[in-house]
Amino acid sequence: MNKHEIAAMLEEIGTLLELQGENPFKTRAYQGGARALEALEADEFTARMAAGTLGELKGFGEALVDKIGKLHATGRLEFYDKLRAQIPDGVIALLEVPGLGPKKIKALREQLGVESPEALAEVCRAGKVAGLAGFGEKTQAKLLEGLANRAAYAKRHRWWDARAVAAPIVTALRALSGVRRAEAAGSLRRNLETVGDLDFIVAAEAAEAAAITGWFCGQDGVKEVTARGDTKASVRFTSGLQADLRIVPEAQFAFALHHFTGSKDHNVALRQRALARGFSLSEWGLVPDAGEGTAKEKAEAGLSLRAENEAELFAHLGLAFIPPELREGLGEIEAAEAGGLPRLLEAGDLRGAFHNHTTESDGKNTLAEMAAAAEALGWDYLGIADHSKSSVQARGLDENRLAAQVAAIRALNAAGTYRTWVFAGVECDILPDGRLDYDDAAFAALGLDYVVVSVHSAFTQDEDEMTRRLVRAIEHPRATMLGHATGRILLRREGYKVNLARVIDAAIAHRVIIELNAHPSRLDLDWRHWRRAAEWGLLCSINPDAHDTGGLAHVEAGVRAARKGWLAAENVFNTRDLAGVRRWFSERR
DNA sequence: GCCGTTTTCGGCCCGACTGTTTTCAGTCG
Repeated sequence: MNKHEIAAMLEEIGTLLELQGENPFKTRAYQGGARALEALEADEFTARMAAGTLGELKGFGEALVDKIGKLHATGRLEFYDKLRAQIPDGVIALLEVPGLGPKKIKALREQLGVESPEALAEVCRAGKVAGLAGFGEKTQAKLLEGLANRAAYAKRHRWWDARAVAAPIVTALRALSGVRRAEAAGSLRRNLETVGDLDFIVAAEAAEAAAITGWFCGQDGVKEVTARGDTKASVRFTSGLQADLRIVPEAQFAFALHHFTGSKDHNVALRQRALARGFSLSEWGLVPDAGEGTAKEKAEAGLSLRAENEAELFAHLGLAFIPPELREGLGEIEAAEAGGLPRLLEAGDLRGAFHNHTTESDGKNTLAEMAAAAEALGWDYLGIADHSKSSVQARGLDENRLAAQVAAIRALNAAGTYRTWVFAGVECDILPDGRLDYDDAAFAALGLDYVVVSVHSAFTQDEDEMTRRLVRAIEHPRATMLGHATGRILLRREGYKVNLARVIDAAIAHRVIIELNAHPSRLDLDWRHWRRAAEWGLLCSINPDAHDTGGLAHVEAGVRAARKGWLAAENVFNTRDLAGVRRWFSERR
C-alpha cells in the first residue's frame, strides 16, 4: 500500500474507534497519524519505511509504526478487518447527520437497532427516538430535517464561491451600528480550496450583540437559524451552506479571529506552546495557566496579555506572524520560531499570465478582447494558448489555423494597440503515448513563443502509464510548461493517477515549468505539493485557464493557493518582467 | 494511542450552545 491508502485506512480506523466509543484521544492519535502521513513526501515515506525510521517523527508511536509497517508490506491489517466487521457502512453514514455523534449513535444502535440513515428516519417517523433517555421531541425533529438534507448539508463549496457569499456579509457587518471590526475566519481565510462553512468574527460592545445577531439571522437567503445565543449565532442558507457568527469584546478580537481561523491542528500546537510557557490560549485571550478559574474568567478579570492584532499574539509566544494560509499544522510554527517563514507571493506581484483561450478554440472572447482585458488589469503581458487539434470537442487548432493565430498575434503586437504584449503559445495535447499533438516540423514552422502541454484524453491510464506519458511530454524540447498536472475537478472528479514526484523531478531536470492552474474548480497542481517542489527548484506559473475576459481574474484564486503552498514571488514565473519572460522563452526555443 | 526539563503514568485545547435536564451530556468547531 502507498502512503495515501494507508493514511485513508488510519483515518477510517479513527472513525470506527470513535463509533465504538473508544477514548477520543486514541481516535485522535489515528487521525493525527493519517494527517502526518499525508504531509510526508512519498519519497521520504518510502525511505523511512525502508530504514525503519518512521517512529522518529512526531505522532508515530510504536503501535502506529507497527500497523503502518504491516499495511505497507502486505496491504492487510487484521486489527482493521476485525474492527470493520463490527460496524456496518450505514452506521458510518450516520456520523454525517447533524447532531449525531458517537454517543448518540451508540444509544440508537443499542436501544433501537438503528444501523443506517434509512433505519433512523423510520424510527424517527414512528416517534420512537423521542422516548430515549437524552433524546426528545426536538432532537427527533432535527434528525429528520438533517436526514432529509444530508446531501446538501454535507457538501463543501469551492473557495471562490464561498468568498462570493462571505464578502458582502463582512461589508454589511462592518456597516452595522456598534461593530468595530469584522472579518471572515475559518477555512475561507486560510484559502483552503474548498470550504465547509463560513465563520464571521465581530468586535462589538455586549449591548449591541443582540441587534447584530438579529441582522445576521434575518439576512437574505437564510433558510434556518440553527443556533442563537448572546455571542454566537448559526444559520443555514438555502444553498445548504452554513455560517457561524461570533461576537466578542474588542480586546479579544485578535484571539477570537486567530482561534476561529484555525486550523484545528495549528491551534492545538499553538496552545501546547502556550502551556509550555505557562499560559493558556483560547479565543478569550492568553492568560496565565496557574491559578483558579477558567480561561474566560481570567480574561474577563483582565489577566490576558493584550494583543491588538494577531502579530502581537504570535509575538507573545516568541513567533513571527504566521499568515492564515500557512496555519495547517504543517511546520509553520517551527518555521516561525526559526525565522524561516517565506515572504509569500502577493497578487500584485503578477505581471501577466499564460494559458488563456480565445474564440479560436473554446473561449468566449476574441484575441483583441482578451488583450484589452489584460491591459485593463495592468498586465505587462498575456499568453494565448488555445487548444491543439486533438481536442476536437474544444475546436482545437490544426497547424494552419494556429499559424494564422500566431500571425494575428504578431500583427496585434506590431500595431501597438494595447500596452500589454501578447505571447503566442498553444495548449498542446499530450497524446496517450506521451507524444505531442504537432510534429517537429510543424513546431519549427510555427515559431511559437511557448508551449503548454496538457492531458485531455485517456484519463483512465494506470499510474505507470500516465507517469511515463507526462514525463515523455516534459522531455520534449518544445515543452515550456505542464498544464493542470492531475486533471482534477474539485468536488466532481479526482485527478488521474500519476506519480507526481517523478513528474516534478523530470520538470526540474528539463527546466519545464509546472502550472498552478488557477481556475477555481482546478487549483492544480495542488498547494500541498508546492512547498517541497519549490525547494527542489521547480518553477511555478499561475495560469488562469481563462475562457473569457472575466476568467483572467481567476489568477487571484491561484495566488491564494500558491501562498498556501509557501510560494514566494521568486518561485513564480509570471512575476518576471517582460524582458525576463522573453529571455526564458528564447533560451528554451 | 502518543508523549515527556512535571518522563513510563496520567495527562491529552477549550468553550458555546442545545436539549434534556434540575446540574449536565453531547455535539460542534
